[in-house]
Amino acid sequence: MTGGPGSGKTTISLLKAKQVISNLAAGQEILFLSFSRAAVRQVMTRCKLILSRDERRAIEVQTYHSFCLEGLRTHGRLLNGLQARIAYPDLERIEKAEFDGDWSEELARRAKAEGIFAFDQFAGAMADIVEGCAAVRTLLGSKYPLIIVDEFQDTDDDQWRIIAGLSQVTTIFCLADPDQSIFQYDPKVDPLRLKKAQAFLKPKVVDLAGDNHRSPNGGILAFADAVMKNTGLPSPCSEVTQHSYPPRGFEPTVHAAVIWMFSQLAKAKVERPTIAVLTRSNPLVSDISALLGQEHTYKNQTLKPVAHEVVWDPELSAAAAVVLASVLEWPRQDVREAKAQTLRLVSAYYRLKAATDGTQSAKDLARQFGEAAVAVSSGGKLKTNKAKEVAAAVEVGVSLVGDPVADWRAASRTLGQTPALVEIQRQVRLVRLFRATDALGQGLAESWVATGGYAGATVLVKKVLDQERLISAELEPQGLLVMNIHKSKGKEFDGVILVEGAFKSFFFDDRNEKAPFPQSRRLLRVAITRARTRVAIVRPMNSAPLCDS
DNA sequence: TTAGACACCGTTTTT
DNA sequence: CGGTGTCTAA
Repeated sequence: MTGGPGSGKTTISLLKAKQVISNLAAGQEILFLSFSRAAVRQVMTRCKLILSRDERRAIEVQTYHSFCLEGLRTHGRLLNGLQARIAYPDLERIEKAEFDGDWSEELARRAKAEGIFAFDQFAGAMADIVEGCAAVRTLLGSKYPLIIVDEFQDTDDDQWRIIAGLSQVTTIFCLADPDQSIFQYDPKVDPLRLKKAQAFLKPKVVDLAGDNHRSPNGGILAFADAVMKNTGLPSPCSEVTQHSYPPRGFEPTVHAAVIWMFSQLAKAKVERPTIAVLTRSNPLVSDISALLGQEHTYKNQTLKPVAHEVVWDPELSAAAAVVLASVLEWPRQDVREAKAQTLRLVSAYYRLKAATDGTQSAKDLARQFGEAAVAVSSGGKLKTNKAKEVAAAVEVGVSLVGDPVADWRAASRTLGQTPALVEIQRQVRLVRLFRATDALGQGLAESWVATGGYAGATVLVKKVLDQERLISAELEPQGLLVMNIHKSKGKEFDGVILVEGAFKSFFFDDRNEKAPFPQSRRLLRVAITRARTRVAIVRPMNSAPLCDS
């Protein structure tokens, strides 16, 4: 089944599920496969509207990863006789970056010889099992008489092998929007997937293209389609507004757009509105998060900081949080021990950063801070200014009062006052998004009571953040969120603010794509159609219009 | 091996 | 505009 955003694909698939559920035998279930935990959460919310409590028990909504992981744990021995184990992403990232030679070969070797699978290998290994073992196929087919596959246009080669294999033994229900395929830079995602699958599965095709239930009077979808097709924009509508900012007016304009969006949604009588600020790049997400935390003046009005959450790379934030935790341990350590530990953790942060972005400067910093940590422990001299700054900060110390929240802020201020650690402070600010403050606060408070300080804070913070990441389902989005457009896929919000940067994160970029920029336009369409009620588009003053004609 | 001067560049990755 | 890589001088 194909259809645009808000055309009711999910709803219809769940109605189909409802029908099938009434005829299930004991032990049978319906499987709903999706890409992200956020999408899973969205589907479960939808289930509550359509299915009764008992019916919901008979539907299993899972990400591809969790489905494959479960399959590997149950049937992994078929591949190599070993109980499957997982390689966690933060460790794997570092190992990959520091491995000489072909990493994918090394991963294959480990999977085969040791039964260790990295996250990227789950689907491929599961596909091997499904393709190679008729008994497993039959088992899965009898357990799941219907499998619903969401966002089918972005299915990668391995995931497709699973679906194709299972199509021999069960009914597959695919949901797809060809105009929403925005992961095509991934070599494993085939732009022709939908066509090839239609040739292979020979499905009954239903197209909901014209329907739209998300934004009822259709202005938003019409605007988004015009941007995608580069046809003349429809006459201005109250739902979509465009704003431009002068050369130095980026920060106040974006800030004002957010405040304005809240007031527009209040006028439209939206209760407890959700708003997303969307950009094309992560660096701009970071900039916007920073500016929303500051006060600005816009047209003689004072704009107060706005509470918001950032959807972000949690591993790097966790590494930064551990550095902050080491500051909490300072008062209970002797100076040399404190310096060595903090320097070592700063080095670990840059090691992870280097593994993520591969920049030389991150590698250098990882090495320099690492050497500084060794130098401190062995009584040697510090070589770099940055290491000296950190050491000086430890000398100054930090005063803590026993209130985890206040002390967390105090430690953050200490990071902020040390130029070498400002980046880490910025990264830590994003830790809120784990919503682990409760677990963290509690653990820290216990530690204070038990030890009169925060002994073991680094271990505690690491443990809490690791666990949160693995066990927590994504929470209901609320209030204001800042994220890149790719991460917004499959989500919806009352208001969307789409922001183009002045020096980066352009909507259209000659370097990678020639006019009329079909991929960029598809991406913009995804961004615009995330909105139920209002869209604001914020662009630099001199930028070309969104559509040529 | 580090610090500074200068040129260049500026997207996206689910778990 | 601001961060990153490269080159050069110490």
